Amino acid sequence: MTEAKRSKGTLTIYDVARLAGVSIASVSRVLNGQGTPRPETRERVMRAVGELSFVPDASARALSNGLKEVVGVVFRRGGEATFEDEDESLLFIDGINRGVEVAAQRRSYDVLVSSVGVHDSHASTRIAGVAGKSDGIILHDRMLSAVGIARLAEMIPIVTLAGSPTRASVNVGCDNDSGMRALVNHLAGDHGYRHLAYLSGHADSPDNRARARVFEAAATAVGAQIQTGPDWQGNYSASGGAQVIASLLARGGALPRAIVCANDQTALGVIHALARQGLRVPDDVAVTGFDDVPVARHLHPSLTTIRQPIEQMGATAFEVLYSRISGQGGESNIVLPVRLMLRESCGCAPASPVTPSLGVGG
Amino acid sequence: MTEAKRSKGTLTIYDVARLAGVSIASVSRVLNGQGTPRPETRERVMRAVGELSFVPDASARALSNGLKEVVGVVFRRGGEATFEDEDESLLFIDGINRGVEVAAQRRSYDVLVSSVGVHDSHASTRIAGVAGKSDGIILHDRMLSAVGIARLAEMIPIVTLAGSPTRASVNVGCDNDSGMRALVNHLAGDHGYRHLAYLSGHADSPDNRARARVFEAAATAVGAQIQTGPDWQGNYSASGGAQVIASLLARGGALPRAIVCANDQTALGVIHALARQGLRVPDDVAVTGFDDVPVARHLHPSLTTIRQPIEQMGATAFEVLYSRISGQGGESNIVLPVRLMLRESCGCAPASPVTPSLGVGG
DNA sequence: CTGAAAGCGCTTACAG
DNA sequence: CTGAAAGCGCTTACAG
Repeated sequence: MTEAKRSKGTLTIYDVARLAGVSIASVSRVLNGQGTPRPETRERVMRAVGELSFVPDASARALSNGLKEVVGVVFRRGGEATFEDEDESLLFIDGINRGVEVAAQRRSYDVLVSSVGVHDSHASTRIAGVAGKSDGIILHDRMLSAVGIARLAEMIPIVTLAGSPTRASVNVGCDNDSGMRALVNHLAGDHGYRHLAYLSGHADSPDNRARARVFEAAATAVGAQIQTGPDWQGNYSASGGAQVIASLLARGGALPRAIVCANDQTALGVIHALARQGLRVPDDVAVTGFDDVPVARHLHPSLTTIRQPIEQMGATAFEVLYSRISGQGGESNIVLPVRLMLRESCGCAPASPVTPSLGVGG
Repeated sequence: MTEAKRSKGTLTIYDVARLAGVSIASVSRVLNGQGTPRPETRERVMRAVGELSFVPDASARALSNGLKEVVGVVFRRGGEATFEDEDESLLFIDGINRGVEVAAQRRSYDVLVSSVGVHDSHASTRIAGVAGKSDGIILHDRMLSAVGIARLAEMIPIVTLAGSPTRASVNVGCDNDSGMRALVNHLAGDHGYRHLAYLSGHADSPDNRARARVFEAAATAVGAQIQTGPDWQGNYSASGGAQVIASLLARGGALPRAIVCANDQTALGVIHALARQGLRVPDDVAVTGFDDVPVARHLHPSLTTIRQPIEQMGATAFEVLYSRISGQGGESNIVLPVRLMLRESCGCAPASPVTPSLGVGG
């Protein structure tokens, strides 16, 4: 802190070099652990860096060596209103993003997050903005069309989450097929439910399409009756799920014995809508989710659902992106395993109040 | 996509200029809306940009104009294990970060997030890394000592959250005093509880200190008996809260009539620990939280707590930082208002099942 | 309105 | 081991 050159302007490597009595090349080398600087040189540089509290400018580094050590993550926010009551709707996304971030740290990368409003038409503008600041980007579901992705992928490595791989981009998803099949078999086989409905998510979501397809196939295979189609079209949100139920009940439609929801959020809305009409879950209708977000176990009844390895998906997305950035190849479609979590909402017995496996927060 | 120069190397502004038949200065101007380019010039540039899918490099821009349009956010992760079952413990932080991000978007800034493991000794190294990539940084609670902050603040604008302002940094917090006072008055006054305990958070957290201080003062003022001290020392986590209760019960200590927890997480742990011993909340013991994280209303009993304007705190932190980055001054300690949320865990009557204000997710 | 040129703060061959 | 110098891809006075 002695004779710091900390005038108006920024402190640069020149200031450090001057204070240490060496060249900027030497400062750069000791800071980056390149070469084998003489102990005394290293010592003097480090002292100067300490005295000045010098922090090298990452933009200059990036420009010089072509690596920003930043990955961007872009996703959609629930609503257009800025601070509306979104509650848990972003739990899934937050979980993924945390996985990305933790994995990024290990490679000393940082994560630039950017959300886009659900009806924001400037999505591609924002994505481009993030792309300019990153070495590669991770796109959550429904951010860009396939051709949009293909175009962007020519400029920068891209990994999509719960999407579809393209020639140029990699996708990381979960095993929707096995999960849905296990769920339907449990509902129809173990509980003997003969009448099932699938309350869908966004029609254009690859995850939703896969779940819907397997639901139909598996239910049909075991001879269960199914309800699907426009009347059962939700949008991954709690209110979307609630609305489907409200409309159904309003027009006197018959409820199935079990409602398989496209995700946990939807199931949450369904349970509330049913409760409002005095219907009991699972006694009158069984309800299941998909994702296993943290609140799922706290609901009453606790939610039977398919657990996706949420943080691991984020971590995997980063690792795959990292290897693309590093010029390595690799798989173009990665499918992570899921697990059926049996709780109360499907009709299984409630867990005992002391459930060691859930730990204190459970 | 005609004669793109997209060889190995990066596509640069030179490629665009060549394709458009203008100088790089012109390209830069139309891209940034500077000056008044001739319509034809603008047109040709835009066409070239489109054909090439050109995305300008943000590092080069930043180096040139001294602005990265990035703010960093640094916080602590719950545990040292990478993917342990952290559940809702990060809800509060995620909420803040979302507020930061949404506010940043309005100024076309992006947010670089970086978490530090709870026992990670390299916190300052990570912070420095983020600092080099940002125009300013937002530090969550307990990231750096006061002197550490003061030092770093000489290099880069800093805003702390739930901390204390320093000469060089700004702090954004909530009105702990009013919130805690209202809570204690409700417990002692409205419910008539004469025996209260404060289960504290991290001893070195400014928020915790303020809450503890006001708890004592307010409870004493209304003539209630209080329990505090080492036996009631938690750490903001559910397991910390559960442990305090378990120890107390194990050594046969007497429970107070109401337990005021330092935050919602702690309350969650307390409620579980009590349930494990067959004690009922609020009949045997009332329990309250602080924060009002989204799950608070889903607990059974639903949690009486103090609502902090979580996203707004994040948004405010960004705005304050932004004005510092822009060279403007401003307050150095900003205190946001809180609100007492009366639910079941304090002994208030359960809300009717249909609660319009909570909406579908509620 | 437009172009040539300098400069932003680093890294990294290239000599010595 | 160390230093002088070029170069990374932009932006922005400065002339014209």
